[in-house]
Amino acid sequence: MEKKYNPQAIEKKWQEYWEKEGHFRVKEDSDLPKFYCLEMFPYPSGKIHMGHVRNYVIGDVITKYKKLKGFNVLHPMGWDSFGLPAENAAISHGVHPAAWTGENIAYMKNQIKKIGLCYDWQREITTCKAEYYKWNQWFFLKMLKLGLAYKKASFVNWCPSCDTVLANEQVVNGLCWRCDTTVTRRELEQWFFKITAYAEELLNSCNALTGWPERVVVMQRNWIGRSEGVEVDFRVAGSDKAIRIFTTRQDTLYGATFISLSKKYPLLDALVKDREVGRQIEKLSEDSREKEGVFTGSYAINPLTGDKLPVWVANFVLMEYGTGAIMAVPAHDQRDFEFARKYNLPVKVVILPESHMKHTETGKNKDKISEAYEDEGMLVNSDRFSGLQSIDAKKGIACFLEKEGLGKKVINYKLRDWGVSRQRYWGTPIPIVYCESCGIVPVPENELPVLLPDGVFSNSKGASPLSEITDFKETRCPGCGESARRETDTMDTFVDSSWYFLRYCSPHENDRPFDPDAVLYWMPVDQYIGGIEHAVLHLLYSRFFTKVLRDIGIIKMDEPFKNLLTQGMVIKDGAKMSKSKGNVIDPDYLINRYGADTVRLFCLFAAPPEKDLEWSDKGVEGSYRFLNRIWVLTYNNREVLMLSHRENKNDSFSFSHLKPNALRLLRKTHQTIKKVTNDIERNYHFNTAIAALMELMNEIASFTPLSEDDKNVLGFSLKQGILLLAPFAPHIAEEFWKGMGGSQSVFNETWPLWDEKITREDEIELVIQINGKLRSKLMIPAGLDDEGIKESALRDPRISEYLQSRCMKKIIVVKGKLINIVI
RNA sequence: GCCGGAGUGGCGGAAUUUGGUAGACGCAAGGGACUUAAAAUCCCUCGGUCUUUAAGGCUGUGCCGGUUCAAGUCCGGCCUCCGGCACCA
Repeated sequence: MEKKYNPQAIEKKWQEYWEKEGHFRVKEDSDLPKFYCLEMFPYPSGKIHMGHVRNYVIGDVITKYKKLKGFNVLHPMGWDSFGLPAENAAISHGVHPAAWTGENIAYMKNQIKKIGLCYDWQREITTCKAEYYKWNQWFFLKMLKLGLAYKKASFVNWCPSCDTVLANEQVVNGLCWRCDTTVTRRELEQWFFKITAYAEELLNSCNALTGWPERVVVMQRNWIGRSEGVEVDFRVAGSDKAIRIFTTRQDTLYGATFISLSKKYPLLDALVKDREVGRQIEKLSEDSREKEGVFTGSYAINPLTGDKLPVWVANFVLMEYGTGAIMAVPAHDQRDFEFARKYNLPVKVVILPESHMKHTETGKNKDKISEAYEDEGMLVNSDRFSGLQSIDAKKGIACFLEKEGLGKKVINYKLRDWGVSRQRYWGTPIPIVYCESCGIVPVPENELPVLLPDGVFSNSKGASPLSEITDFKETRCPGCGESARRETDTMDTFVDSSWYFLRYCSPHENDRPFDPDAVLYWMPVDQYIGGIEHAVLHLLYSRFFTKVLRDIGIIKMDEPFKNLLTQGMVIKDGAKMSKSKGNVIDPDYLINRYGADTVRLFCLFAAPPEKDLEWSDKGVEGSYRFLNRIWVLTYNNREVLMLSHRENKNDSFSFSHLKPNALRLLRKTHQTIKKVTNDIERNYHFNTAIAALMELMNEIASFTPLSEDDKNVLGFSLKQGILLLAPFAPHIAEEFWKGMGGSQSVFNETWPLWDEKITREDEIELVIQINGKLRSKLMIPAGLDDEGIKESALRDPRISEYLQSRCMKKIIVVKGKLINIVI
């Protein structure tokens, strides 16, 4: 062991050692409890950044800890390697996306290894390889067969910068999730996955996600957006047609004063007689927040009142939700109210708030209101339902409508089907052929994979690059053998990441996506770690895929991720680290300067994992100082440590006759084992675990051994400290471990256990309060009974001074902690 | 607007599980030791304020109330910040 801590010298050595020994290579072993630890795999964009480092270090600590605890731990890594940046780099630099991606992977893999992360690299996955994306195609065909993949023309989100369609989940505040370009609408024929078929289950099983952060579950629930209501038919006056509306507020049905339709409402042609009106409707902008509308000229009949209501087109009514038609109740819906005021339409109050009930006579409602009353209340002007509370009226009116055949109860979801077609090159080809006579024909399974053609791809805007590759596009129909044309769109890359965690279980299967037995053994993922940005996107798609694959019959679980940890961002100078802000810290630079252990330690110590981490160069130096202190401490005590290890002086030595300071160190050691273990087990609060380790090291440093017993305790404490440090700073721990004579890796050891007996203090500091205020402290034996505590407290000179000439009302004793004297 | 989460020293953060010494651990700052000097290292101080010889007193966890012997922690009412959704009928 060198005298000076030189991370560069030791880190490389142990990284090679771990890799050579295959330390973190795993296979299924039914004798061992399994643990599947997974970090969201990266897109190989070029270099890793601090966000990656933080993410992977958190997973690495958990992995190493679980291994020391005796688990068979699967910890794989791979590359989410299809996607736009590769294609854009290819266009601007003239390199092939595959080459660009391959170089990045090689570079990033090397960077990752320098952090000292323990992955089973034999399970590495690269999604842009045919051996992987073949199974995307296979799943697509399975879903097609089940009606879960289908093609339809619709208005879709279009990113003009990325030149492709986006799913709803990929539009963030109207901007593209990847490049922040304003998303436009286009009408296109696209492939969809019918995620809405699973809306109910995805929502209900949110309750089973007990290991997920509450806010992520809430975001998923909101995204799915269930609402209960009724659909009601409003007959069009003078016609046999009807307008079907959806409402969740059937209790306000008597207050409907007009009907609003989406400008895309299919029946519109029949309702609009005047051509000029049609032109005005055409001009309505759905993007405008300003409410605008046009009267169609038609009327519809309220089935409950028989009233004739004017039918309008309103720019805020969405065709995509409900039926594309609503009943407008201006008195009880603010949007309808604004619309009614603008176009001078009638307002009819049918709900009164609780507070009004006492002093407002029913029937005498004020139509001159300044805003809609949207809460529930008591019905008025509602015929037989007047006087009911909203909650009862909702039930009553829904039942009445159903009984009379005027409407039915309906559940609606905000969730839309997942559009998976992308008009780009660098993705999985959709395995479909279009034939003049046979129509849409799936590529037969035995012809998979449909290979992404190599080499040629272009930069033409608006069309799929694959459509320009004749060799690819022109093919034979698998059905009739006549010439046909391939689908030239590729799949959304989120398809790739929706099942990669299954592939890791048996990544080399050629004839099936994965081995069901391996999946049965490893799944679900016990700990998944990644950024909050996927709270809906990737996590929702993966849950959907899991349920579909279950229904196909190839897996048996309902949910893929048992526990989820969403780590916070890495912040510098108040903003997320990014190239554009110029506040990035290069992990390579830090590792070269301080070593990986320092970088790891700082990432873990500066904040609990779920919170944002404020970067501090000085803080990194603090972590480096700590490791140096440990180094010096261990070096100075190397002989004691080696002796302790050789003679295997574990916790078996007698401690009953130890001197007070040695006993104190021994106690501190057991307390630290307990604290570190609990901090990891409870909620991965590594920051406080490391703080406890620092305390232990400070205590060891201030301990001077005088006797053999003292040396035994010192050796024991140091050895336990090294074991506790191992998951956080693996290189230095391995160096110490081997340096003191360990025959095998520190990671083949077992995590230390604490002895509860020893953690307990035999003397405690009694806090003495008077009227709840701290007045004195006193050392007393831990086992002292209430009477004894009272006696000692009252004997305390400071206390007796306080108590002079005052009478005590009450004394409260909290055993082992404090006494409060009320005077 | 709706739904989450959070407000604690100069800073990152402890203590909230189970009401019981607020500020662990670290960073920064100030002082000192060592050194020709500097770096490194080590030691001391470190919420505010009053008194100061000592010890201590008062005050302090976003704000206002409440419960309690005792509240950062529980209850009621606000304020601010962050995140998500947002014309979803």
